[in-house]
Amino acid sequence: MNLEEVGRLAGVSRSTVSRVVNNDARVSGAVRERVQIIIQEHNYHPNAAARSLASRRTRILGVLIPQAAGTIFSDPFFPQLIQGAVDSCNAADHNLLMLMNSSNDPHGREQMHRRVLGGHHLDGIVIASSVVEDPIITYLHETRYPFVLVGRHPRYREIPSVDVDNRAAAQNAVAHLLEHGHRRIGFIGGLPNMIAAIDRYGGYVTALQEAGLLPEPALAVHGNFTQAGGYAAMQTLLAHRPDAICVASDTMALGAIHAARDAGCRVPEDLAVIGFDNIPAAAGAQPSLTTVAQPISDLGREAIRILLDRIAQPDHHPIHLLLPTQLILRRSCGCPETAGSSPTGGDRQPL
Amino acid sequence: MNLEEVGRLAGVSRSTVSRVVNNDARVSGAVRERVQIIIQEHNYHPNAAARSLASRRTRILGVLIPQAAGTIFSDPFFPQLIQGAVDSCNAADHNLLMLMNSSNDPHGREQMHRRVLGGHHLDGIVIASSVVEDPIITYLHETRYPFVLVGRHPRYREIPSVDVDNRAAAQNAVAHLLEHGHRRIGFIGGLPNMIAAIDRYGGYVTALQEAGLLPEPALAVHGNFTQAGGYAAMQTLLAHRPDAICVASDTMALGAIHAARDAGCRVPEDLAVIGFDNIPAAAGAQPSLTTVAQPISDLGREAIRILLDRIAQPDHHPIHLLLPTQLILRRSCGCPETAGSSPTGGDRQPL
DNA sequence: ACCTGCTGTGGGAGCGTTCCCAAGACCTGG
DNA sequence: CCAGGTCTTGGGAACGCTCCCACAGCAGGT
Repeated sequence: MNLEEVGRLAGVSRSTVSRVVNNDARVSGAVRERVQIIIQEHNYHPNAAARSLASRRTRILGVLIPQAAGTIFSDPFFPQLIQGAVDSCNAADHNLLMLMNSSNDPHGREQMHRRVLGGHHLDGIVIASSVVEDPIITYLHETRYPFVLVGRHPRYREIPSVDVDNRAAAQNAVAHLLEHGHRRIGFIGGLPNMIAAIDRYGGYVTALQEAGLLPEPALAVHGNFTQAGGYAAMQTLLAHRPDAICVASDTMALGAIHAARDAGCRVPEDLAVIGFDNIPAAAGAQPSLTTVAQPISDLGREAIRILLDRIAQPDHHPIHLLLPTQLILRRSCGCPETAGSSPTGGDRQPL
Repeated sequence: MNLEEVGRLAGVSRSTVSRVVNNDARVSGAVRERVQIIIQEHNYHPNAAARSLASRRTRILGVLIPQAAGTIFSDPFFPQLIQGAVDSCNAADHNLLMLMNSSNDPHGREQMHRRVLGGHHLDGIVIASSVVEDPIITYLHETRYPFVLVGRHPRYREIPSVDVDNRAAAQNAVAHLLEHGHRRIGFIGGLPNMIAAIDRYGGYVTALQEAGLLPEPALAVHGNFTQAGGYAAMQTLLAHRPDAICVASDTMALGAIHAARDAGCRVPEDLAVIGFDNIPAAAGAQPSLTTVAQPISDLGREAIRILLDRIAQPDHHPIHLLLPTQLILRRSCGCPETAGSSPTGGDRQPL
């Protein structure tokens, strides 16, 4: 079943059927209806390959998960991002292709990318969670391939991006600790080459300054985004007697709470804690962890929207979108436990 | 740059270039080499759409994540499955397309499927984590569309599938509890319409029988795969004084441990516990949770392999693959803590 | 009466492959 | 020396669509 055949059955030409399928205005009402009935009756669907070949658009977008997909398995960042991206794709009648390198073969990567990009498989791609030095970014940028970054990039201001407003988020979190009356507020950050970690540190400093406080260098330490790293960082910090801390990830925050407790320091009575990410374990922790939740699926949704816009209007100014976060108040910052913050139990559909 | 142009530069015809690209044997060594050099030099890649149109194969496979992708966000099942599927796809020079319905529009589903399937976007699909009554399965089966199920299906023995050997896994877990000397072993299962839960229950019964024990109905209760459900189930069970329990999910197991502890029952001294799934929180729990780990990425890998086989040989007998599981011994069953089972800290790459 | 513009429709050309048949070159054995 | 094969190469004909131009029909202004 193809355009020609539908046309034959409806007594019109291939061109007219094509116009009906593509919602072209220049078809009379009567003809349109007749054609649509035939399409319905025979369950006709246009052939994707033929369409792509003729129109030079595939209506397929790629999402590139860089190297170590293994490292993002421990929290739901990746699935939520995909869900958001799929939402936008469905709405725009596009499809989403996964671009990941094989777990056992980190080398085939470049090659795979060139094959997919060179063969015009895709109309554009979203790069999730990239590292700064990734050569693919330079390559794509130079070949003027349509793409969007999730997470802002310090260089390349001309590449469109979506990011969470980490700066505002941290500032907001620290402001909340200040409202609780704390004054010696510590910070456990990430490695200094992570943009998100830098931004969060920036927000921390700003919040202190706006409260007329001077950031004390000894109160800000680096973690490595692991629970053990949070534990170690907290041990360092304890010597300087903070009354509250803002931690750049929940995982580290849980480690920090452990360290505090092991040192005989009660949370939140002696030490208020706010984390980042709202991982599933945060709600169930003892005490439940106040944290900054990120609109991850919105990140995916907006990334696709911006990409589609980019494809349609390649010469527009690059968009840089910063999405707001949400501070989820639980026990660890000293707020009372609320109903909505209780453990949900983590529903899961098994095999 | 297309076949014709490469041919012109190499002084051969379009057909010959096509043969070189597709590794057709009937090309002389000299010509092959000459063509390959031109291809390299000009970075030629065959156009995917034209290929699909002419060959009626897209080299794209779909992975269908049914309705509530939201429910599988809380554990890494989905990303790992995808990773495995991508591995196989990369190895076979295929691509992976995500098929999910929008989070806010559970209705557009059927429509989306028909569009994608009808338009010959894909060569076949893998259905992950399906429910028994899913109409899509019937539809695909009737239209003889190539597809593979992840998770076995009680009806439709003629649909190829990959599954974890839940029965053997549960049997093995219960046998381990028996080895610890326990005799009153309880079971917390899932809803009775979940195939995985049924299989696990079956394994539990078999293990008891093989040890010459009679399964006691009061010692087996249903949970709903939430932490709260595990808590409630354990409360029921405690009245019958089990000395060990096998729980069909880690999430429920954590709830059960809570309930036991709240009732003054020590784990593992008074009650040994084994869970299922090896979720990240299992290693970090107090006590660390003995659990059955599933080879999730292998599930994805094998599903694609079987699908490709199915596409190539549609009339072969349907394959039903059962993958083995691994019992991970930690504290909660009474085993000593081992080095490898300690919390890893959940590394995560932030934005 | 004419030209002009606008609307709806048809059909040619082309997108870049693959598949198939034809044909030339070359070999082999009688 | 030639019939019959194999090996290599070339080119026509799809595949099913979109894009563009052509053209019929009709209304309105001159």
